[in-house]
Amino acid sequence: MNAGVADGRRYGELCPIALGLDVIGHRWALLIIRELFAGPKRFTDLEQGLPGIGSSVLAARLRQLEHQGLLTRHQLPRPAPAVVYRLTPRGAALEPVMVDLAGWGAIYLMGGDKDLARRGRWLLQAMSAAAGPPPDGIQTVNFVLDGEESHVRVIGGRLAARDGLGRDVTTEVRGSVHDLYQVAIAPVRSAAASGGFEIEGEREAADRMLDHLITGFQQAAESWRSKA
Amino acid sequence: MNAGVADGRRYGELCPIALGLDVIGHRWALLIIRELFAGPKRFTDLEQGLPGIGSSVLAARLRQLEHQGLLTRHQLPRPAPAVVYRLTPRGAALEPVMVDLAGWGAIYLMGGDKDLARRGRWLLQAMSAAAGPPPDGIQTVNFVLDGEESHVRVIGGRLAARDGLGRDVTTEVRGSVHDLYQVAIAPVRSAAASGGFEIEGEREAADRMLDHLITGFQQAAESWRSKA
DNA sequence: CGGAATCCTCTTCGATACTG
DNA sequence: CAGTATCGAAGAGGATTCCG
Repeated sequence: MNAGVADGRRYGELCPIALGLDVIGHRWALLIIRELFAGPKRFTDLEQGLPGIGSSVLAARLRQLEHQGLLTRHQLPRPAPAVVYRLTPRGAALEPVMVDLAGWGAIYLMGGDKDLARRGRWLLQAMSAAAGPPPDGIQTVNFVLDGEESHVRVIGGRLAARDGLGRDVTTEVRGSVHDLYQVAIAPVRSAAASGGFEIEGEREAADRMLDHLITGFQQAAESWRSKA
Repeated sequence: MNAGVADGRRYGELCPIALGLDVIGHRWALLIIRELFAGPKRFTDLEQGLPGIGSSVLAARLRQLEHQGLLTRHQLPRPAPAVVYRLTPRGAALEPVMVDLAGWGAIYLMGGDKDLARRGRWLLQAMSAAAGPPPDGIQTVNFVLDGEESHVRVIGGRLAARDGLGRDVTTEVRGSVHDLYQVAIAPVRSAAASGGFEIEGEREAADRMLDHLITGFQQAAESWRSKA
């Protein structure tokens, strides 16, 4: 919280980049933030979304990030004896950094090894970040990918992917994580409806959403290819 | 260079943020990039600009970043038996990430401990990043801060700070690093000419540049304060 | 002198086991 | 469920040495 106070190793430079990295430059820190961008989470949810993290490292990072004011611990009130972690505005202010980093790192999605962990929501986050402002009237769509639930909605004029199903959402896309990666990464633009996606509810709303996500991602990919 | 191939520890996730961090998430990596944004540098220049880095870590990072296509080694041709490191387009494509991170981390400049290392160019980079597009007709200005030479010029419609004096630049600002930090960080907007800066050449050009840098930085600081 | 490799110590990480 | 305890392995910091 206090300026310049960071746990762990610091760079010791009066430079905004170095000072920022003192806070979010430690291993796993930014990925914890990524998880919390999808909504508040419990300790075990985070472990689940960060394959390979050790519980002690996760606990240490959460303590540190809380201490620095990027997230808060909430004791859930009644029936559930649970603690949830939630981003503060200061943590949420990392959004542009995350979006740019996702854009920069997206070219590594192509050719990614076969044995990398995959989550549907990671890809939905990436596609939402890559896609520009959505057309007016686009509606929230639920996704169930390999049984994992998420939804994509408009927040602040841009698309954002969140965990869990949105309430009062009447459109749902079901399919496999693998297929979504295929559709997104494939150099050839596949028709939105082409994949093995099963759509429930308003097919037109689902198509609009899928089309915007895929088109935006593909166009971004195109521009990376030409620049790199 | 190849997708997903990173030296050292990897996250093993098919997510653009995790894959990006596999490349630039290691300690010192982003600060090496920051140094190279100011122009090509030799090994010892980098050591000088990264106080506390070990020579073996620096050598390892340079090897890794070269291998991944973010920078290149150049054998300088004739008289100097020197090697310079230079960003590739892929490395330079990190600019938006750096700018956003500098913006996010800038609030930690206020209240920074007294014993942090300071460099005039770090602050000039930060101010250039914070300041919006400069007015038409702004001219490149040289800075000599505590004997350290840099210059600020327009690149791609925005200000950018580089190491060394610009050639054919007729305006020079001289002063101390400490004073520039004071002027930038002070909550009260000090008049550009107020500090102990000595201006040589076209005073008006220097004032325009200082005014734009300081005003831009202060306005950015204001918006951080209100948001956080 | 620039550009490292080597050696040593210390910290951090990853994995597993354990506990309120 | 939400962490803490522990321990071997990997990475980082610092100094010294080496080589062209």
